[in-house]
Amino acid sequence: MSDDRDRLYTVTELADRLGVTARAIRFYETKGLLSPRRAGSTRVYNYRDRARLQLILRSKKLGFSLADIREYLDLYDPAGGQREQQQLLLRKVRDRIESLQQQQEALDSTLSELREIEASACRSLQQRK
Amino acid sequence: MSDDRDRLYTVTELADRLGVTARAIRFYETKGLLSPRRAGSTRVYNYRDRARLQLILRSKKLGFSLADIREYLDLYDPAGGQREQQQLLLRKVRDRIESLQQQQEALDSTLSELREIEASACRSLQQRK
DNA sequence: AGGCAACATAACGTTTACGTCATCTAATTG
DNA sequence: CAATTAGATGACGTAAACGTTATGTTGCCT
Repeated sequence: MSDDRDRLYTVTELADRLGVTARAIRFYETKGLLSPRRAGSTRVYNYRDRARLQLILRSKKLGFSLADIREYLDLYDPAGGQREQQQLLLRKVRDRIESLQQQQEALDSTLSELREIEASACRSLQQRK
Repeated sequence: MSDDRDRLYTVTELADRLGVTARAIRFYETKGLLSPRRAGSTRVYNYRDRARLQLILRSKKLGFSLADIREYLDLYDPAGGQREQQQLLLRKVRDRIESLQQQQEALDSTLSELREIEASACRSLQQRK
């Protein structure tokens, strides 16, 4: 079907496709967010790597730090099939959910404060002319 | 009325009152956000300085950079730029609102994904024993 | 063979918002 | 008067997320 799945990319190819620099991609790798295979010393990215990078970029655009993203990705990974692993995963997921809920609340209140400021700035501009 | 208006503060007094460090306050000064008078070499802050610093801190909490804040504060000086100031404020606030809304969406979708992961981890633990 | 284009690593530079010394000086206090 | 205490530079440190050389290596084309 989608021959896309079989495509392989070099850093710069992938970088161009996704609109980032090769440097950035290599940097993500040093941060443990990516781990492409190698052909000699050259990085070779496959479909999964591409998808992973896209996920990273989306998350970034939306304000998550690379550390955040990494933690998040780690929750997806192999995660081992063992009971111990599953329990650990569950705990981590729950912790993460809790902390994200707190972020959500903080975000909400910041937003409503900003909306009030916006409204009052609007009024004051409307009135004065 | 409010004798508060006559109070003067040293850096550390002001810092303690507003819950920041003296270092931070001095730093804001180097960035042109504050310019207290001096008694010899010692900084002396008055009511206005205090109000200004409070404004700075509130803005920071809402996610604006010191550069943003400075831009805004700079428009206050000429006794007439009020209108421009309000317009700038409105622009910046709206930008910020937009970016926070995007973050909010990202957070929401991340949260629901995590909840699915949680559910499936739960099931898999339940089933296996 | 020669040479460019693309890849790689290493390492220093940049911005933001301060923290953390190290030193110095002026003013208060026992 | 000596010792604290406060305040003032000045300079280096820090974390995040890369940008920017510098330098080296390799594969491919003519």
